Amino acid sequence: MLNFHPKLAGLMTALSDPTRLAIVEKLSLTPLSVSEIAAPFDMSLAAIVQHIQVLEKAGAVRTFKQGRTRRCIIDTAGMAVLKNWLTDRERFWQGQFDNLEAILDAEAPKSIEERDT
Amino acid sequence: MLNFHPKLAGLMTALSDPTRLAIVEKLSLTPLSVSEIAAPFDMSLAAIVQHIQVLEKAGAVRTFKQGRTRRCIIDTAGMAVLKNWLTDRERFWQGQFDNLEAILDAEAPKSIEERDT
DNA sequence: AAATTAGTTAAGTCATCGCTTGACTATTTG
DNA sequence: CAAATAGTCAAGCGATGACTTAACTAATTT
Repeated sequence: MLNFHPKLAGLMTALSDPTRLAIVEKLSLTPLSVSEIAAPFDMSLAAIVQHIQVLEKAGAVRTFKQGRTRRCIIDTAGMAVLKNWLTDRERFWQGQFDNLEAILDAEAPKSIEERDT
Repeated sequence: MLNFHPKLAGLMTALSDPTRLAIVEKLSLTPLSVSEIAAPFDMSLAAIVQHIQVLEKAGAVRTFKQGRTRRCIIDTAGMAVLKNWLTDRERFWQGQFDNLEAILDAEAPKSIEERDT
């Protein structure tokens, strides 16, 4: 029965924070040191270090020390876990949507928020 | 400068919980009612309802009431936000990896855990 | 060698999250 | 109509998360 990679939830958690997502965005353009990453954020360097540690443990980022600075880059292999999960599931979703489109239109679906009366 | 969709962080948060990820897995196979989703979990129905609400607000799941039961299906449009973000960024990552592969091999990168001495 | 730079760790604080229980609202079914 | 079914909401509780500051290490510069 359809099962997800043990690292997937951790990856999602790592990417669920806006600051960490912004870090991944920056690293998408180019590798950066810890302080280069920290510069634009209104936050202590220590906080950024912690975010990078979360990203690294999750498999979103790889780092390596060069002298006293630490270079950070995207962990493409780690990110592939997310990509693979998505592409694998997408196949199922498409099939379902074809079957259910008619029903959804007929029933005029409402979100839980704008409650059904 | 490379920016992410406003719903992305929320989507990641929704998918960061193992229970919610498991719910998405189940719904990947077939649409289900709230109690059908809840059945295999060792958790109150109320807890599952809360999880489904999180997934729906995030755009991971759509629901609609049929009588006294609520049908849940994957929100393929919402999930596309995640997919698109990933595929857009992947392009950048690949290029970087090509440039950095040599440096990484030479420097023998270490994780923050197994600390550099 | 002393001062600066880059990063790391630890401890503590405050907010949010995941869950529970209990009361309550619809919708079916007997 | 009464009882069961399916789901919802609210309050509360313990655990986790996102910071902070302060003290510290290691590499570079001067």
